[in-house]
Amino acid sequence: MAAALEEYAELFAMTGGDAFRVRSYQKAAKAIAGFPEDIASVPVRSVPGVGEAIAKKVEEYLGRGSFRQLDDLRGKVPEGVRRLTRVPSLGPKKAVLLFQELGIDSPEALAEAIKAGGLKGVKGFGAKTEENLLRGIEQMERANTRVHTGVAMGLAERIIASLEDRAERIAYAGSLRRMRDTVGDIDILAVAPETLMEVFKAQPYVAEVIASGGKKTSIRTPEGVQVDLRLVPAESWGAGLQYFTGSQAHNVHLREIVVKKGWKLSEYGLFDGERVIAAGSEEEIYRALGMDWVPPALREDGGEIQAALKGGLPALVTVDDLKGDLHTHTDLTDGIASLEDMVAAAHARGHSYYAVTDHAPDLAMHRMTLEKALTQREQIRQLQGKYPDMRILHGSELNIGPDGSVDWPAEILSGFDVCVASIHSHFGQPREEMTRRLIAACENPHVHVIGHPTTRLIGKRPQVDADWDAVFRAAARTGTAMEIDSFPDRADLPADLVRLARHHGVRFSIDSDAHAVPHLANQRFGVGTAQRGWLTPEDVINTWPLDRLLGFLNG
DNA sequence: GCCGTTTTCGGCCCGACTGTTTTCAGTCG
Repeated sequence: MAAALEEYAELFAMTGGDAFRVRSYQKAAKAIAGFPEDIASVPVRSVPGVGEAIAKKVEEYLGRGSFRQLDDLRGKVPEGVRRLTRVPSLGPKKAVLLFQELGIDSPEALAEAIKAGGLKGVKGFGAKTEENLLRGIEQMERANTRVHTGVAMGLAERIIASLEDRAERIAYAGSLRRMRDTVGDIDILAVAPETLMEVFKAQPYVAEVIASGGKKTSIRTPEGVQVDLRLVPAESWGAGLQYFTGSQAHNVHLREIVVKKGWKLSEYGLFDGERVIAAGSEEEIYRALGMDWVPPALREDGGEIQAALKGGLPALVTVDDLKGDLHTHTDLTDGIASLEDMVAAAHARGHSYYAVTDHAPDLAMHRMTLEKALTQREQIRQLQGKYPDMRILHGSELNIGPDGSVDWPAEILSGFDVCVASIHSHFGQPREEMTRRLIAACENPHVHVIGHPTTRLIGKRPQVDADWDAVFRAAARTGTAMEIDSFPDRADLPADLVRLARHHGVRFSIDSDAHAVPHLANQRFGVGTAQRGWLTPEDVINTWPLDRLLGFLNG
């Protein structure tokens, strides 16, 4: 439904529709996408941003998979013309102009027309524009440039390191600060003289300068990632950080509140006419608006503004709240570090418990046997003496077979302290089978945690198809935790499903799924996903003290 | 098309950069 409204908004804009109505459709699409319940099962008018007219469209859509007005506009605007607006620097106005004047109906046709010199004489299209459009089309044809947080974070930290000597302050903002699981570009904010722009453009990670002025420079790295560097005056640091952290939807909503007060909010500050109300820190700005400071991970206009106005924001789980890790590997199966090294590294992180969960026999290439598992258990018992302040739990990562069964029989499973059960094959099962499979795993009394529940690999493998409402109901009923696998290319559960699961009363485990010592640090990414799903420490079993965790595992 | 501790009608976020224009529209975030 959200995709259909999004498409309608775009087509409506292209056919000259009123810009404010376009925004209404976009807002409704976003609100529906982020709504924690199935919109088919609640009065759709209860979704904020959905009024009478959109509710009607929703109703028709739920009945037959489309609505009349959408069908009409699809008939008017060829699919390829819609794709034209995906070309960077080409928006709805120019796309429609090209279609009407020259019959250009796809990015491919546009490239041909430019090469044949065919844009001459169309108003607003000069030589420079033609060049930019051609480059944009080539860019579009290359692999998608969204990268997952692991890649983006590494790049951002490298960029900051290359500039921080010459900047009074510098930090990353944007979707990376909001801990999105993928980012389309990296936003760096700095307080520095304008000469920093020249330093920036001369860096080895700059493949192309897209735009450059005194306050903003955009570049592209050799990997195709866009990086924006913005300068703000020192006194506007907080306003700049707030502004460039976004999201756009959050900022738009915030400014509607600002405008009603007769004030103005920009990257330079919160103003009453010429008078500065707040600018130095984000906290001052939110406080001046009568709100609690909103953690970046919540800034998606998904109800956080209303909550912040009422002082009702959740106290989000943080990295410091984590007391352990319940899903890790050693070189007994597919890890690369020894049991001793992994445990020592976990202890150095300050954990008060740590589970070793090597694979079970079903994943034949890892050659696990009962004998090996029992030997490992004995090794752990001996190692425990070295770490009196950290409980080492002996666990297993079981494989969930196509029928929902797991690899070891009950009498062996009961010997483990913790069992994580995950899907590793048969990803393409039909929805009903996949749903039954996951529910069967939840109902297994020896299974404590469902590992990387959707099995997605960002950019490589899609989520499995399941009725998640049904799965989460089963998980809540059986007291089975859903994992948030912290590997940055997994981020699994994804944040939207985390929020849905929480709505059903599910508990979570934020695990590293480490296969090597450095992977233990990935939990920070999992915490980001948890925060985006509005989780508090109460929701996350590995923030609980050892006694309470053991009660959960034995319960 | 939506919404209301200023409004049920009249508003709806703000600024930087580019390219093309002679003062600004389009695009982007």
